[in-house]
Amino acid sequence: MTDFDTPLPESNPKDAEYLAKLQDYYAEWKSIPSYASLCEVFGIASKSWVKAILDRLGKAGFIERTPDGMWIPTRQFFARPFAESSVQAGMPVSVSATQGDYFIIDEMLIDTPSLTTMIPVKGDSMIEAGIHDGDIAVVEKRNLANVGDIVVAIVDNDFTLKTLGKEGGRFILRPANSAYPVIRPQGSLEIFGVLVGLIRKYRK
Amino acid sequence: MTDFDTPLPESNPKDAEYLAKLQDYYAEWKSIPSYASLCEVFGIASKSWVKAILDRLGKAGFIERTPDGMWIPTRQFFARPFAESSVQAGMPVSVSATQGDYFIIDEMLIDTPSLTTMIPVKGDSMIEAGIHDGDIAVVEKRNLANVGDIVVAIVDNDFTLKTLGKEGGRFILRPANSAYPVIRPQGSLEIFGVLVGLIRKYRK
DNA sequence: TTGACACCAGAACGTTCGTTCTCTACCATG
DNA sequence: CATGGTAGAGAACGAACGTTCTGGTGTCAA
Repeated sequence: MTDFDTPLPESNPKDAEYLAKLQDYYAEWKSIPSYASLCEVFGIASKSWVKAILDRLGKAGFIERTPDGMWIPTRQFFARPFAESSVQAGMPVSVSATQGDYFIIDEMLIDTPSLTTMIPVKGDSMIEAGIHDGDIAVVEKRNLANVGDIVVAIVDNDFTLKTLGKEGGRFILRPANSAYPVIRPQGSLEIFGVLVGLIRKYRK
Repeated sequence: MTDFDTPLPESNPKDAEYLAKLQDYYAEWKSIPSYASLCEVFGIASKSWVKAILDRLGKAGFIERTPDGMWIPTRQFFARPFAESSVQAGMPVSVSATQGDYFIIDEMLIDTPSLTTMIPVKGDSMIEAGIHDGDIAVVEKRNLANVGDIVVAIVDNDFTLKTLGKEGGRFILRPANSAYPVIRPQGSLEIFGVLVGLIRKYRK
């Protein structure tokens, strides 16, 4: 049983070539076209063979299908020969440019684009959490959070970034800087969103 | 760079909502489905109206077509709203469009894709610079750096992230953690690249 | 010499797709 | 009360699509 025996190595030698052509096409158009167009891309004339190729690439884990039956690339599709952190004495500055990097950061930080906002960080009240003035907070908008989350709350009509805590049954906002006081809101606490990522850009 | 200022305001007010739904769908499936499926995504029942919406989004520059007629996203599709610290008392979770700035994370951090590498940070030797274990360093590969830059150097066949300093005419690597020693390389110092950005992802 | 198999072409077929057209309900505005 | 624009529903249709089947090479080993 268990016939997932050959995940990475493609079963057919020419499949590597077809995969390369598909990757090139995808880099240009960011989509996998119809079987008919793939005939041109692959340089073959029969749709049935295109289907066989895609089925194999799917089985090998490079592409998968949406519920609609459309082919989409997997993470493995974008993997490239990657020099790990060994020696690398010769400084291979050029190497492969190619595709794939484009969405990676985005995809890593953002689950739900429509709920995600960037907010620049002002001040140093969270500096002990490694959040500096000028950093950019990636915030997912929602009004519920767990104790211990870093949240964006609305205090005095302004955004403030603090750790959500609880004290005697009431929510409090804890800075990560001993020079700042704990905020104990009277009344309800209005939470704008939860910190899901952080971005910092160093001047060039 | 990136001066696409005008085409943001969509012609129809509800288009912002449809765009958000499309962005969320794309974040999950990395493709734009058929009109029939978009009916479900958008919550409407007529394909003709879906087409009208996509035509408007295409005219506004968020999506475009391949030679095969497939819809694919443009760069603008991935732009994120950048919330300035205004008021926003009423928690308008859905609106998201129109006001504020937009930017694209990848473009902000990466100038030269072919020279840019991501390296996960290990250890806490730079913690006083707000660089934590598990953060991801965005590194631009080059072998020249200025004093004061945070650089990735190759020491003992391993990457290390430190601030570049100078001491008596020789380069040194300064950690940002008083518990770690300054590194004074004998011979030449091999610099892999310069830190240009930092990314942190908080667990959900 | 004969299978067996990988590789591919080509056609058939039922389904789905995108497009276009007509129609409706609902505001507004005047 | 007419008008016009918006926001959609729904049907119709030909073209395109994915799938399956059959058939035809070439190669290699038995």
